[in-house]
Parts: sequence; structure tokens; C-alpha cells
Amino acid sequence: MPLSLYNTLTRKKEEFQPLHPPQVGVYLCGPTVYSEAHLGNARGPVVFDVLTRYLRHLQYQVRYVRNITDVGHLESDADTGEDKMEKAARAARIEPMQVAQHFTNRYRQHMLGLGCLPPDIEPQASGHVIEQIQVIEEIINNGLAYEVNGSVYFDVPKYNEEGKRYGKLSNRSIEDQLAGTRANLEGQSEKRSPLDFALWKKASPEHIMRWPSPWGEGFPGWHLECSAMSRKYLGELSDIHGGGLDLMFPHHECEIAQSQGSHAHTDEARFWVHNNMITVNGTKMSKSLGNFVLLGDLFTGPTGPLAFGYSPMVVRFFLLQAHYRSPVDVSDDALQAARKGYRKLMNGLRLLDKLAGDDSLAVSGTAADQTAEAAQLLALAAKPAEFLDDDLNTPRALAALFDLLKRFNTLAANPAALEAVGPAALAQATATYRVLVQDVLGLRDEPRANVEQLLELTLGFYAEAKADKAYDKVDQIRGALKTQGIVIKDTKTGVEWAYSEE
RNA sequence: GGUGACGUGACCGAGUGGCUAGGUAGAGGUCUGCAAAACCUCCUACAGCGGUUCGAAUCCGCUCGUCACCUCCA
Repeated sequence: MPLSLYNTLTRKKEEFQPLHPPQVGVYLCGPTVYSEAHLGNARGPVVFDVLTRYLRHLQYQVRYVRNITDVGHLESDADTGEDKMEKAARAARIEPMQVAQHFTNRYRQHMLGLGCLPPDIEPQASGHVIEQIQVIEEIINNGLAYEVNGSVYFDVPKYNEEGKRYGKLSNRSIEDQLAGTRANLEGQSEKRSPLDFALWKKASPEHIMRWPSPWGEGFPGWHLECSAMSRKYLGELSDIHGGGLDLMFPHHECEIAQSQGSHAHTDEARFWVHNNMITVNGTKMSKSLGNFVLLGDLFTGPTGPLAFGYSPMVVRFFLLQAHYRSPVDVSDDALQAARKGYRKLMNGLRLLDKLAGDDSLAVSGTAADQTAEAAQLLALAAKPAEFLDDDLNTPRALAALFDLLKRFNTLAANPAALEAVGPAALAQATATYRVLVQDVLGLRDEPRANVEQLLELTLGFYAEAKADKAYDKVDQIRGALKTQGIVIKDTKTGVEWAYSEE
């Protein structure tokens, strides 16, 4: 069964076929780096990490682009609004780009911790102002944008008159939009229609983040960078474009309009994929509501609604236990349950070595592989991928992995059943489990043991053996530690250890 | 006001016309020096009220409740 994904553009699940197989271009709207990332900011990257990992698993050649938005963005849609990055920079008395770099570094650290592979390209908006200006010029040339007083706006009504449909992604009619618009919003006087959106904004004299353009000094509009960078790195039409549900309107709607209105004349991406929100007590986690849980705080805890800290892998597992299109509510109860589930899955990973590493299996040959037991095991092992094919249903995939794990545990405790399955089927099933858990879902083991404490424990046994003059045991411990690069030192004050300097 | 979701067992969370999702918690059991893990068994729910149907948690209608987007937001 081929992979299918829910396409917001068509409002249904569609079979995924790349435009230019085996290449697949994926774009994910990345963070605006003016503050610390919170849990809500992590869901998209985790979901799209699994998606790109799975696409690679399916032998596609993926180019995954996740941008960094570092050109500010105003606090409100008004000329008087403050630039987020400038505001943060002023507060810390540093350069705006220092703010951007700082939070970019933090973001990368956190995403790596959460097991998200670095994107193939991580373009910064500030490095693509030229490309953005080019898109604006194309849109102006096509008669779909107009300049007013050093700013350029996209002409939404005109766009629709030409048979396009602004609102097709979020399923809105511009009539409804106009009816629902609050009249006389400050700073909108330059716009011909309240629906129009800025492609370029003139910088006020005190505005620090500014670039030269054909329309004077200013900065690019809030939706433009993704259109420009997606096009630059993934072509005029990419395969998949993703982001949070809250980006669907207006951000992605505007992106589509920009791409259609430019010389690309496309919807920018064939599949528009949106992940749902993370909630706290049923309410969306967001910066403006203040109910957010910063990732750094989440890992150490306690913070906000959470009484404890949770490791990055537990958080990842927790996120994957819900389907990406459903909202997921964060709580101590839910995270603690996730922690146990995650550890169970990890214990399964360690069990695989035991199952597959059993030499007695190798001699039993492949004849037994045709047994019903083998077929049953392989059927269990085939399930998780089937669920991933169905719109990346990670909770069902995990459920199927737990079913498979249960079977492994039974086999491990039952040599006769293990024999009946045979080594070939076993090897295939264990490899499937390992690949799906580690490579596709990206769940890796997080060692919990404290190495120094284990070492102290060992030194205790060493001291005991020494006291008993059990020198064979003493030598054994010394030898074993030496292979780990650790040497034991008997000093007058007691037993100590040091790193071997050899 | 417009648009779109959602309401599942103690908790989280899948499913979406007939077939026990899964995880966590709880009860009993097997195993076990103790314990843990594992395995087996049990607890088996779909907001309410109507309707369609041989059959509905799943489709339709109404009611109640919750949320999201329409302003920066993942």
C-alpha cells in the first residue's frame, strides 16, 4: 500500500507520488528566532522529521528544507508595531542578528535533542532578501501588487478577479473575509483592500532591520520568505509544504497567492500538510496566552503546568503517540504514561540483540521459516509500516510495534516457539522493529545509568575482592575496566579511578 | 458573525457502519530468594436525545459542552 497524506488543499487523503521520483522536496515553515522555543514549536519539526525519515525509508531521495525566520516580523499589522527581533535586541542591548543567532543555536540544540535530523537546507530569510525582492517584482509585473509610499502590497481582489481564489486553502470566501474585517485597522490605510497583505514594508527611521530595495529601505513582508526560499531550493512546485494548523491562514494562503501571482504560477506545493496544536487543559499553547512550556524547562522541569521534567525522547514519544492532525493535550499524567511506554519500547530494542544474537538459532536452518509461527510474526512486523502509510498514523504504528514487542517477549521466554519461528523470519522481524523504532520514528535509547555511580559500584566489588585476597577476581575487574579506558589506583586513602593515559 | 474541529473506559489516545487499537493506571494469576521485567486473565467506553440501517461510537438531525482560525503564533 502506497503512502497517502491528508492534503489540506483538497481536504482529503491522497496517494503520495513525487513530481520527480525518486526526488522529494519537503518544506517546513521554521521558527521565528526572537525567543526561546516552546513545546508547541516542536511538534511540526518532530512530525516532519518522521515524515522525511519515512520517505527516505521508502527509498525516496529527500531534500528537506526548514527555514529560519530572522528578519523580525512586526508585533502587529500596523506601521507603529515593534519588530520582534529589534525589541528583543534592545532589551538585551545587543545586535538583532545576535538575538537571531542565539535563538537559532538554541533551537538547533533542542531539535537535535528531540531526535530531529538537521534539515538538508536551513535557509535564513535575511540571506534571501534579493530573492524575495525578485518575487515582488514578478508579482508587480503581473499586475497583482502595487506600491504605496515605499511599501508594496499584494492585491487580493484583483487576484481573485483573475480567476484565482485567495482562500482556497483555508476554505474561506473573500466576501466573508471582508464582512468579518474590523474596519479601519490602524496602519491599513495604505491598503486598497483590508485583505491585501504586505510584500514589502517601508522601514521607519528608527527601524534597524532594513534592506535596500527598488522601493526604498525596508524589509520583506511576513509571508514572502517561504515562497521565495521554497522556490529557490525546491523549485516552482514542491512536493510537500508543511506547518502548524495556525499557519494555514493567513500565512500559507498568502504563500500560495504569492506563488500563483509570481512567475511560478503554481500552488507552491502539491501537498499542504498541517499539524495540529498542542494544548494545555484544552487550550492551545501559545506565546500570547502565556501557557507555554519552554523546551529547555520541559527537559529539566518543573515548569508551568508540569510538576516534573521529561527527557527529549519521552517528549518525542509522547508527541508520536497522538496523530499529527489531532490536538494533543500536555499533562503530567500523559507524559508519565508516555515515559513508561517509551522505556518499554527501548527495552524491546535491547531484547532484539538477545533474540537475534542467539547462536542456537543459526543452526536450526531456514526450513522452519515456512511455519505458521513465522508467517504470524512477519504479519505482525508488517503492520507498523501499513499504518505509517495511512497518513503517517504514528499512534497506530506504535500500537502495532507494541503488539510485535509482545510477541518478541513471548518468544524470548519460550524456546520452543522461538525454534518454530526460525531465524530468517526472526531476523526480518527484529530488523523491522529496530529500523522503524530507531530510523523512522527516530526514538533512540537514552542511557539513564550514571556511569560514575556504576564505576563506584564496581570499585566497591574491587575493594572487597582485594580484601578477600581473591586476586583472580581483582585482575578480572582491572582488566575489564582497562578495556573501557579506566585504570584503578590503589592509594593510601582508598581505591580511586582515573582515565587511562595510554 | 464567518470558517473549521472536537466530546471515547480511571488517565492519555487510535479507530470511524458489523472484527477486544495501543500505552499508562487498577485487580487476579504465572514466574521469582526478594524485587523488577515479561507473559496470561479481568476491568471493555464511545456527551445527550431522536432518526437512517438487519446492524452505529462510526452516517443524518437536534441539544448541550469544549476548542481553533479569522491579529503575531508551530
